[in-house]
Amino acid sequence: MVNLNIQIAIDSKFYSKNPESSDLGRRIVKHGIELIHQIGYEAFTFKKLGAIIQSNESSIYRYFESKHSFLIYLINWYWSWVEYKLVFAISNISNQEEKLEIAVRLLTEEVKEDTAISFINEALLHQIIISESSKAYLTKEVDRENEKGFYTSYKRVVQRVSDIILELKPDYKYPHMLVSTIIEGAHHQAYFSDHLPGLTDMSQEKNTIVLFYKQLLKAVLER
Amino acid sequence: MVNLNIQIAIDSKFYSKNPESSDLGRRIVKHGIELIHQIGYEAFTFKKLGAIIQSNESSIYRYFESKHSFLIYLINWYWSWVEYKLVFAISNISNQEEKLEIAVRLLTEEVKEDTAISFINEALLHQIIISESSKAYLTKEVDRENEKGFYTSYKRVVQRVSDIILELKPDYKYPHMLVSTIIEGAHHQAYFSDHLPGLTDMSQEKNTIVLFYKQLLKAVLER
DNA sequence: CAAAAATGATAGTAATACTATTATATTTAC
DNA sequence: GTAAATATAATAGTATTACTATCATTTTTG
Repeated sequence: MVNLNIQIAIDSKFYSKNPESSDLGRRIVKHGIELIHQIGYEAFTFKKLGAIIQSNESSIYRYFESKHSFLIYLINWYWSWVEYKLVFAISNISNQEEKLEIAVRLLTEEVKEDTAISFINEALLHQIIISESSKAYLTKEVDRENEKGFYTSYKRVVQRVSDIILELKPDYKYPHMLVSTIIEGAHHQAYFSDHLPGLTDMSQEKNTIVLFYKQLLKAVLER
Repeated sequence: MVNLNIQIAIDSKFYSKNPESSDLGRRIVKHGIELIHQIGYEAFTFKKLGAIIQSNESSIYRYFESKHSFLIYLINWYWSWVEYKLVFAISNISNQEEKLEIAVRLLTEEVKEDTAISFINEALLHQIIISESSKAYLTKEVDRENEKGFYTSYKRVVQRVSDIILELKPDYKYPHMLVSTIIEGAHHQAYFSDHLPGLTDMSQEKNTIVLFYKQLLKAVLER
């Protein structure tokens, strides 16, 4: 993908002060991603991040009100970015089946490298989504946060792919279940293949996960 | 299911002192499950649990070395129990397809009530597995803990169902992926339907999740 | 160049996830 | 029945976390 000088627009409810508006803000996000990736969400603190970027804990709190909201910000950035990639990838394609295949590939494949859209390393962020994002919503605050729209960007992606499914099979009853099963499944399988290989099927071939879910989708929709 | 006076045997690596060996131990597990279910894993502490069971934090630490290992204990209890149910449910059934269907139902259906196997409320425990269990393995310690066998009971269930699949379709390449996709998927869908309905497909009919994954399995294996 | 805004430094807080030590019950062994 | 062993309870203490509050300093900008 080419550098289009595009910015992923993040709603102001996801930060106290827009991190894209200053050098410090961008460093917080950039190095925050690296640090979470490195030591994991539990061990991650604003104090440690402050030390790395040679800034102060208190300054970081001016951008994000908690480490939880920082995670939420990253998750929203990620899904907005995926949505952008998705819309871009299927525009001008008229065949619905082809659209679907592209969508599934996009949602299940590994993110190899930085696409240079911004100061964010998308490959690392993708890893964070896989191993940390469920910690954002598996809390007792889900309902309240869901009401505030904390998960809309994820839901929007699921909705878009569901819509393609419904164009192909207007009477299919479980498009959202199918799509979220594929997305969450692909993330799990990637994690399992790295850490709990007994729960997956390793193989020589590349892209096993993409192949598996493409096949699964086809099978389910063909009957 | 009848009360068979059966005990789920839990390996001693999952506790410092066997909670099944004393009244205090059983109260820790019983009320620990209730408390985690009520306030969530993050807010759960041994101190709070101690207050509820009118015991002391320090006493609880003699049974479990940390709140993380308590979770691991519960997860292992759960999967050992599921394995028991699974083996029981498919014994004496010769038809492999029927076996599979029973297995999928068992893995995807809601656990409605206490089956009275022991002092553990399985319905609550099932809810905990859905909303908290991934927090046990989504940590930087997975690899070390996996080596110690912390996740074998889960893997054993996946293996058993994979084996049934392979008897039906000996050349099928992704039995473990398929099974873990179904298990994790069913848990996610249950959680989504309670908290993030936009990611699933609500419906009037009962057992949507069971139906969906039965259908999915059939579709995938039939091609 | 003064005012405003952003950042940094420091201190403080309640809670967490423990560990360590000592005291008190309870069980068991003879 | 009592002493020894074991289990449990009580208390205190620790480093860290996830913040909040205040004030000082630097940077920006009008």
